[in-house]
Amino acid sequence: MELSERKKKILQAIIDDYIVTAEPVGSSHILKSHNLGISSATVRNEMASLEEGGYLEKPHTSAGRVPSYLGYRVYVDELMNEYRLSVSEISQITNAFRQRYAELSKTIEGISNAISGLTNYTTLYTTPASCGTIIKSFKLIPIDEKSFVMIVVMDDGSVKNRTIRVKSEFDSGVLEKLSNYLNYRFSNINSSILTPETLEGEKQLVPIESGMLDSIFGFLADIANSDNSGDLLLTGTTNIFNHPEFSSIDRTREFLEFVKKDNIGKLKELISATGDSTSVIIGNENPVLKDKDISLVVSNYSLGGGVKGKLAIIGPTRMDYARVISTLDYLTGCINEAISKEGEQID
Amino acid sequence: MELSERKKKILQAIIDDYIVTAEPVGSSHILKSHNLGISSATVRNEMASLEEGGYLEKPHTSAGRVPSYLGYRVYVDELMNEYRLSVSEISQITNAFRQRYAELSKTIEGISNAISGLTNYTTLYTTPASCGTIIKSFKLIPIDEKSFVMIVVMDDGSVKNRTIRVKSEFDSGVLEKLSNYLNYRFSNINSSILTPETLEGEKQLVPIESGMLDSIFGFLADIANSDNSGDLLLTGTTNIFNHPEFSSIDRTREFLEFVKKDNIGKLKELISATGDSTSVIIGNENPVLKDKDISLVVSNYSLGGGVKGKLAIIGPTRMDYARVISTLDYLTGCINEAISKEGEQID
DNA sequence: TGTTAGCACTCTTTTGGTAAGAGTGCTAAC
DNA sequence: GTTAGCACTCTTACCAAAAGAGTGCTAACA
Repeated sequence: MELSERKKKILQAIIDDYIVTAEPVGSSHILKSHNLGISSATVRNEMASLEEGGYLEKPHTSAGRVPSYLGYRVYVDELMNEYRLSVSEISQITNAFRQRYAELSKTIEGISNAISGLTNYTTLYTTPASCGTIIKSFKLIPIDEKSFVMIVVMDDGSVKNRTIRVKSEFDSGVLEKLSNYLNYRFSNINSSILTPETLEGEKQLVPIESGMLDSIFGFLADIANSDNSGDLLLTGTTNIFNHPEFSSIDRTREFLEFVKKDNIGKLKELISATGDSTSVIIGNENPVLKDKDISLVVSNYSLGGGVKGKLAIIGPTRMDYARVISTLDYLTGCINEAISKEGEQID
Repeated sequence: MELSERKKKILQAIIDDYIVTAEPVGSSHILKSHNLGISSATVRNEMASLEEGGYLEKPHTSAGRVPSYLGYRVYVDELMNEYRLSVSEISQITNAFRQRYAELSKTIEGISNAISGLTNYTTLYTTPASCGTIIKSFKLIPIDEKSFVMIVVMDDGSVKNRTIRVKSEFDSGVLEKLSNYLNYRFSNINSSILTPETLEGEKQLVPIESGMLDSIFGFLADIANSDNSGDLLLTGTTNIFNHPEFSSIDRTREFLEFVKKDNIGKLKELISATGDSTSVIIGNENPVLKDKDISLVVSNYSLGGGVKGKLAIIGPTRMDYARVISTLDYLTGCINEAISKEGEQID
């Protein structure tokens, strides 16, 4: 069904209103807020037609219309007006970005937090995943007679460490030997090739007698394993209380439980699978969100030095898409601009 | 007001019932569930007296009685029966504890998670705070021409690191010199003495010319600063949906917002201030919880090697104190026992 | 032929009023 | 001191009526 210009205008008007009021929109209501130059009867006819086309829905006979998922899709793809960020919004984004913390993860959390506050929705972000990075070097540092710290520095500057405690005392000479061996054997290789099989075979060949080998190789295996699995974290979960669709305790519970534990894996997959440009997933469009009345807007962030991740907004399908998209895009722009300034210290 | 034995029995019966049903308890109701050998009229008289003494409250004239904070206090201190954990509960605790993860923080999170599941309340835990630990050694490892990783190993085996990027290229000789200098000057000292003043003075005296000094000393300052401030983390927040006092969206919102961000600092203080034995904070007893109808049960955990922290349950004042306390105490016992087994590998 | 005024009809929400239920507190008797 | 009995209070559940919002259809109109 090809939509006439008038139908598009009406659809847009309905969704614009619905996003603000969260109430089904009636024919006469539209005329008050939009100057369409037609009567309510005409609007009613068009609405009936739009409903037939699957763009609108009726909660019940005597209620106004509500957008369907298809309606939102058309709205997002071609109807909505671009949202222009206010000066205050722009300055908040800029501030969030300027305020770099000592730890990378804190920086991203800070940005995510700002986005939550700004949009009034919940923000999801992946921590930077070091998918198959290269091991740079090893250090084994004694703590006391029976324990030491094993430190692995990756090519991208990330550091992994574990305290290893063993049953009997060791002397530091062994640590030195082991350290040298690890550096000789495993440095400058991609961690992803450290499969359990490779490691098992390698362990047999170590020319150093020691009870620590199991722990050391266990850690190596974990590194290979944990790689490419950045976490998916949340900020602003309590923002959902601000939206009328979550005024029922059951809906809220469903949302909060959805966004925790069990489904976080599915959500992460969904978010990771999106492309390089900002993308919008509306309600039932994806089985993961089926019947949840939830939409996602996913964008990409990059903090330079190969640090990349996803930043997503999750909220009711009745989301202020224009504003959310503008906010995310502005943020992305900000970051890229800052990074391209060669020489700026990023950390 | 000194409570007679009969009053104590009645108070206990009321609270026992109320903890299960969450409904105001009436005089005849008590007689059904507890064999007190007196009539409902007598119970009513005693209840009126208990109310006068401040142990009970009435939601309205024709409702049953509900415990006051004072009532709960007496209940927790002298009335409640000890809860005996079921075999299934014991095995769940044991399992949670056995399943050690690679990272310390994951282990604690796992235990906290198990406790949330077991008790059906929200669990708070502090990550181990390394209050004024001693610096063991430094490593500076180059990443590329313009960046390196600075690693600081602490006496207790914890590792802190930061990637430092500088404006102009450096050669690895400088790093080596700096590394030696740091080890010579700062190893085996308590990080808490690294005040901004000390560091500023020290920076002037470094015999090595380098643009990296600011970043390096900045990191040192952060280490001294960030010390003794373990985070306060949560598991099982959505458990509150299982309790009838949170069936209203407003109460739930209040709880979830309380337990997030703004108040987390206050909560941390409150929890940290408790003593070495398991302690119970009931409703208004503490200004932080004022009018929130929330109670806390706080216990201490220790994972050996100086790793200590708090593990707390937060929930409605109508909490199953006996069960919560037993669960936490059993867990603590478990841990201590495991640790005292010399030679067991803990990590 | 597309547009519009008018109106009957439907469905939800609000309101108010009554009945049922639970529990107290008092009184008088034991 | 304890208890049976009963009047009284307050909440909750239920139902019916009224109000309100919006549609869909019909007939008239440009």
